[in-house]
Amino acid sequence: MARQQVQLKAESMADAAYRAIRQKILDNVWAPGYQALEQALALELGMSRTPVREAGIRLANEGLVEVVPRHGIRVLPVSPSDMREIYEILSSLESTAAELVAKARPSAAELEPLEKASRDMEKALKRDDLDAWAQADERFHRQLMQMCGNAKLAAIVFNFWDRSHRARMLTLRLRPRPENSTREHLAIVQAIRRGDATAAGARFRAHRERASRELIELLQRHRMNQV
Amino acid sequence: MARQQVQLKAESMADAAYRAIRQKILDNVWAPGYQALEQALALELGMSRTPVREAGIRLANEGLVEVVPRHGIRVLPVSPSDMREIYEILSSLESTAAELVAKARPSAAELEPLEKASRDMEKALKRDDLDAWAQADERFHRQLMQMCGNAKLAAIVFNFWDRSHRARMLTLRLRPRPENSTREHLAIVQAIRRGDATAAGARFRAHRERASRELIELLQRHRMNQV
DNA sequence: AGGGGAATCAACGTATACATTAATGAGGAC
DNA sequence: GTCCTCATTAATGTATACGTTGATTCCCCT
Repeated sequence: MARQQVQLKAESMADAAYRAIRQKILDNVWAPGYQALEQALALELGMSRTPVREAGIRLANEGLVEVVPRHGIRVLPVSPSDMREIYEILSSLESTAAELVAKARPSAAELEPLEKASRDMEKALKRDDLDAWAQADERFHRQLMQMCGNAKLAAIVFNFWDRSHRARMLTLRLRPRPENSTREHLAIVQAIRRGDATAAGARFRAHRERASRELIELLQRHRMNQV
Repeated sequence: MARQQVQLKAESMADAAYRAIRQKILDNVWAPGYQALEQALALELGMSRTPVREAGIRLANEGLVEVVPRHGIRVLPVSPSDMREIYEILSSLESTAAELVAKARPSAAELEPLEKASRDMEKALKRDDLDAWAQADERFHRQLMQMCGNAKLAAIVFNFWDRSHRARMLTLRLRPRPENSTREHLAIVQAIRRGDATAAGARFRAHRERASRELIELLQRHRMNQV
């Protein structure tokens, strides 16, 4: 068997710019609405305008920024209405993914990562460690997407997670303890284990719809109209 | 009230390149697997490499091409497995859109375009005019997406239509007369008119799943492994 | 003749140059 | 003081230049 070549070619400056800018947005270092000129970014990143422009085009396609002709690259804010749209998409696609996973009848070994993530959520909740909880939650969802056998679907879901990342992080400590979420995950895993695709899909959909309602309500209650 | 300014600024060369290349791909002028060097494209389009590169980045993000470092921009082929993934996504999102439309309880006037498109499909089918049928079919689906109140969801769907456009056109004349499709559309409209979101979603899903099965089977039967 | 390696070439990634044009501000008329 | 016009400036969109590097070719050795 041929050994896998790991050819990790040095990433291009354009990729570096893309990653750097994306990270600043996700980490909320650049607040929504923040604008930066191409030249300024180039200077800051130690490169010319060309790769910065290319990164901007990619980020604009992914819906994280907007390129405003004379005002540079602008971090797009996310409104409650955007959140509604995003969660409609996530409900739809993630519940489909859950159905696909259930239909594939995964083995106990294949299900283990999902169960471990669920257990970690419970443990984190007992310790009142919300960051660990959020991490385990993300691991659960990511794992499920990777198991669904549809890479294009997973890519869309990851993109919309990115777009809604800031809002989730901001509301993490404003919402009640996520006991429901944790319970719902267990129910989803059970449905998948039974191979009950309909139930798995329905439960996932309910899970995301509840999360969406709570999140949007929180944003509005706290007057966070542009996150 | 201030008059709406319609500032139709001349499109940039990058936009022109984007549109030109996209059109060639959708029209199958450039077959799947076709490659073109940036320089050659620039020459052909009468511009420099810069806007061509930017168009390439956008098209790559949209999944229509791949940028292979020393071999230029390559038109991505679509395999039967890709088609399965694409139709899983379309089934999921379009059925969600149908549910959203049904929940919004559109008026008779708002439903009219959908019904007209359905009638046009029937008429075209009677005339055995498959091109007109496909056009009306697309109009139906596009109309529904525009009515769903979720622009981001619609954008994803449009993108995946693009990706699967060639395969649909190629199989248009290989499949049996699309009587089922036409009937299914009418059933969807009826469910929407009743405000029965569950039925509208279920029927749409069935509609897409049948179309997907037929299409993939056709591709495989005709050995079209790379469309 | 076949294979290995060096020389050549060409496409790309990035930097830089330049023309265009929107934004800013000064200055004058009322 | 306010509004309008025009000059100035600066950021962009595009073109061009250039160094790097993967691919190809040719040649020599066996």
